[in-house]
Amino acid sequence: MTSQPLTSSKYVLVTNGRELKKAISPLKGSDILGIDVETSGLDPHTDNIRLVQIAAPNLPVVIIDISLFDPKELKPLLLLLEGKALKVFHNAKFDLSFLQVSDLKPSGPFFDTQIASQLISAGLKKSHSLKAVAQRYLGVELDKSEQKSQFINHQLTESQLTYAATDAAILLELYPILSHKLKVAKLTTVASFEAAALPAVAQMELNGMLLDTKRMSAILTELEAKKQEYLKTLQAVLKPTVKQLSLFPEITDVVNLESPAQVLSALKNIGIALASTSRAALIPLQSKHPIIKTLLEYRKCSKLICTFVEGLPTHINPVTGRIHPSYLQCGARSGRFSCRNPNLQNIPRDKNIRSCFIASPGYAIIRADYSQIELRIAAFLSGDRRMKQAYLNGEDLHSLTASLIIGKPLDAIAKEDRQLAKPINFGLVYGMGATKLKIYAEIEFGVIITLKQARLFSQRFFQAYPGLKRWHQKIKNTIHATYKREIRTIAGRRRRWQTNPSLSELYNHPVQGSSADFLKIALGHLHLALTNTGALLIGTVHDEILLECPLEQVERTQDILRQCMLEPAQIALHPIPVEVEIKVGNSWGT
DNA sequence: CTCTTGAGCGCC
DNA sequence: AAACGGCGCTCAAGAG
Repeated sequence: MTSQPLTSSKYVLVTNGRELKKAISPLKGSDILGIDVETSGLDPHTDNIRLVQIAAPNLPVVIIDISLFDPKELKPLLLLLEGKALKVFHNAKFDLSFLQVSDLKPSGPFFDTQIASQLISAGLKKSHSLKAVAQRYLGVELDKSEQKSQFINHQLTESQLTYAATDAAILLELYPILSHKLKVAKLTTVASFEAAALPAVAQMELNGMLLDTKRMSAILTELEAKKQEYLKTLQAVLKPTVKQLSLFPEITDVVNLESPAQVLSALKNIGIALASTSRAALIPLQSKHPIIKTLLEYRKCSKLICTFVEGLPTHINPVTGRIHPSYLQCGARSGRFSCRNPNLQNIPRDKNIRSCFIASPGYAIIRADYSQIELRIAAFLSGDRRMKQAYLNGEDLHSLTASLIIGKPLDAIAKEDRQLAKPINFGLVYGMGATKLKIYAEIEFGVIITLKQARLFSQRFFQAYPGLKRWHQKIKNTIHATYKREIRTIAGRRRRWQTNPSLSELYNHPVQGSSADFLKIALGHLHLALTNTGALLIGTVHDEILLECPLEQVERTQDILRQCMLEPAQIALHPIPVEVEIKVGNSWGT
């Protein structure tokens, strides 16, 4: 397809209340609107909206320069945004956040052309910028040269206004094509719960999380001391290989512990030859060589300090005093959220760190997570009768697996037996091999087994759950159908591959992706259900939702949260029961 | 000088 | 024969 420049969109520029009324009036009859905003930057708390552009079929785009308005005068715009029309955005989260900060909160239904595009080509490496999407689906070449131009403090140019108008107008052209593509790809259901989750995601970012900086600095002092101690011990033993002449021998004569290459050669110098200095390689040696243990401790300390204790406070917003990360709704190929700037989905479980995420005075943190949701999904998808029955009987699956692979009766299963079963359950469902199982069990669960045992347990695991084995086999049988490089979640979310997928990717997506689906449906429902509770959605971590809730509303809000999470999963997994565990405290750590 | 890549590691 | 998946951040080291 050859690209063609889009004919410049017609527009009306609105600069006062009288013009606004006149311009908005014909838009009220439309059941679909394309909406875009131009801002002075990317942060809704520190930057401002300059323009709101609204496109409706067969009408010139209305461009409202809201910097010129008294907030009260914007009432007609607010009413339009609160109307029943379908609102089409590209990256709606961005526009919704800015609009809300300007007291212009749009109501659904929404359609997001970016998410639509992401759903259609989930798994493939493609850009989903408006420019790329317009090129891909309309063959239109958008001129984005004005995207980074200043939209503040001066008379806007004709070129800027045309750019602004075109971005809104193009949404109305994309909508029918993308919604048709979604329909053909059987992704309409997924797209609609993604859209319903949009305002929740925008709200979650706007709300952000509160950090106890005093406590953070206390932790920092402690950790720094520990790190220095480890550093001294390590530098006394580890010496660099290359001796170079330097004016600063005290600097060049020490090993940089942050450099894997230097650490590797320094270890070699003291007779510890390794292929890598990864934790997997080091852990088996730590009892024999105390210095390895120190190195591991040092690394833990260093990571904690750099990424979290020092890193997190740098993200505190100057206006709100809170941390507002970006949640990318379709950031992961599985359909999971990803999160960045900062990533709040990999905060250490360490209580000291999590307790630094606190509730504001008068509020509590409510955290709810699905219990063993992925194993329940695996039980459902595989139809394995024993797994299913175990969940129906309210049995503990880790204990059951332990009992089945070591041949002890269920009531004789000890804590250590159950611990052994965890890596087996989590790993083998996704097709982990015996070699990796052995390493994984030790590193993640502190369980030491031989390779022989790993093989044996793997064998017994699939004997114990023959349905799971059949499910794997079924997926295996389809892998040779190279024309069908895709797989779906229970709700129908599709993941595609441009080359042949690995088996484990195929095993993984339906499980991980279905869990993401449940969470997103829950978020959409929750957003509506929390109205009038005063509770704020402040975070989500794959199978977990975090709220900050007025103390007097905690009881009620807990029930709402639990119900919103339970419902979608229960419906999809029926008859396998679903459990949601809820904890309330004054921080994330309780 | 900036950009990219890989190792390593935090989470689910 | 062997194979768990999904992320983002920090640092070092190499590339341009």
